[in-house]
Amino acid sequence: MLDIKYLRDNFAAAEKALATRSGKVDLSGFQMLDQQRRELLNEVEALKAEKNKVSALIGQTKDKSQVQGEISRMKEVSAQIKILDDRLREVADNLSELLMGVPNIPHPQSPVGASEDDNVEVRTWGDKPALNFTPKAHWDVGEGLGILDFERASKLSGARFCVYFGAGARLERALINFMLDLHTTEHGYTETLPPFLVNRASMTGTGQLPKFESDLFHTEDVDLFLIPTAEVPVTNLHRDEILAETDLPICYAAYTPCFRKEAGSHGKDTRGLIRQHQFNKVEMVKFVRPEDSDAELESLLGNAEKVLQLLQLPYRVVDLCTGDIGFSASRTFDIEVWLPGQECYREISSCSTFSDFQARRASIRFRREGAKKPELVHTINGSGLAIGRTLLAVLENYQQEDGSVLIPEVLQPYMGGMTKIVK
RNA sequence: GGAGGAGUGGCCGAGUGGCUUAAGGCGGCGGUCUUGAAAACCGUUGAACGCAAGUUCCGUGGGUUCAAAUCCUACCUCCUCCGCCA
Repeated sequence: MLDIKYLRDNFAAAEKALATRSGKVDLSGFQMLDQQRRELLNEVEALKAEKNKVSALIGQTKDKSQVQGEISRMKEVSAQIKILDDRLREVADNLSELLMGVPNIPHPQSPVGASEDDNVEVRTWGDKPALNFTPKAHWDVGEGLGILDFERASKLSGARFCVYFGAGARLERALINFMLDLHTTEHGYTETLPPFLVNRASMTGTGQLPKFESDLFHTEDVDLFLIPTAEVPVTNLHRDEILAETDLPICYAAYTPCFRKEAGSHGKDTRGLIRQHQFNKVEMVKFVRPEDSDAELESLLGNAEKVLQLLQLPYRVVDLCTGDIGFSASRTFDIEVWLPGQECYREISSCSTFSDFQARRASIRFRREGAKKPELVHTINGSGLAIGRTLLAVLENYQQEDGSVLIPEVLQPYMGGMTKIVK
């Protein structure tokens, strides 16, 4: 959520900045609702002050017959307060509904652009593998080895699911453990294992609700949602809390499965592991002081890159343009891994700062040493990394002409010393 | 699932309709005393909106009343017991 005061005082600038995003942002009605709300608030508060004063007086008067007139007058004032309170609530609800639907202001350094074609490549790392045969896509590699089974998964659950067998299942588990170990022992993150189902308040706090309910799986008999990313439960860990400045930065790493409906992407990436309804991910989440947020995003991005470097997978880093960043984010760097089977880079991590946007929605604050008023923290998060996409990248980059797949050195201890997956 | 009990400030905890501006304690902060510290004593110590006056917040939402932390009601959460269960 944007700061209502900021929006009030910088309306034109905000409108201009938001126009660089994709999709129309409708701010019409804000100024009228905001003014109405403040007028009603003034009016109703004056009446309440009057009521409180007179009621205290009535309380002090022993002989109530002396104040019968005041009592009946207060009866009317109370009725009036009720009417105004109802109107105020309606206006305030409309205003907050409007504000909840407004995306974050892009970071001043985010490149301005209309679509992903305008994203800026920041750097590339690693050499694309020189294969002296035509590389296969990971679904062919995986099915050839009998470690991935899309057909049986669709029998169990439908499209966009996968069953892993044998070394494939173990490779997925190895990647999870490898990444968690790296972030917790080398990068200073605290491991968390949160619930995979969360309530409406949590989904609203990080920005998935109210606008993107159709992307979420929802349970029928109780009002809970399957998490689309660990960002949701982990960021909401400190919802409605005031943190100590000395506690910051707080850094969490969490493995969770993620569930996404992928509504609106029918026909896109229908084959393989790229776009699944359920996938595993290790996520990094930080709570930081505002002045540290740019540097903390850089270091989180570096932590994610380190995973690919240790796995020896070539990648590039892309600075997303204003037209391509997500609803709650103000700046996003994507890491895209090279896939020789498809001859393209594909997103494997998305690292974003949300400035104070999520912190304001979820009321996550901190108090500076000696300061009286609490301030909003900045929240930052990024995948470190998406597990399924990492596995797929390993299959495509480490495939051999005979259909086998070498296991990256750093994963071998996690695979019981296995160096190669063969049929 | 059934039966009871409970939710009050950072924490503990008093408070069954109007001097509550939420007592008291613990913790935190500042001070006095001290070579220094401890102890003792004194003071101070929640949040939101507002330029301010002021308003709101005692789990959440409704209701009763001139007046609600306090009464009614629905819901949520936690605890105890019973049942079921990995």
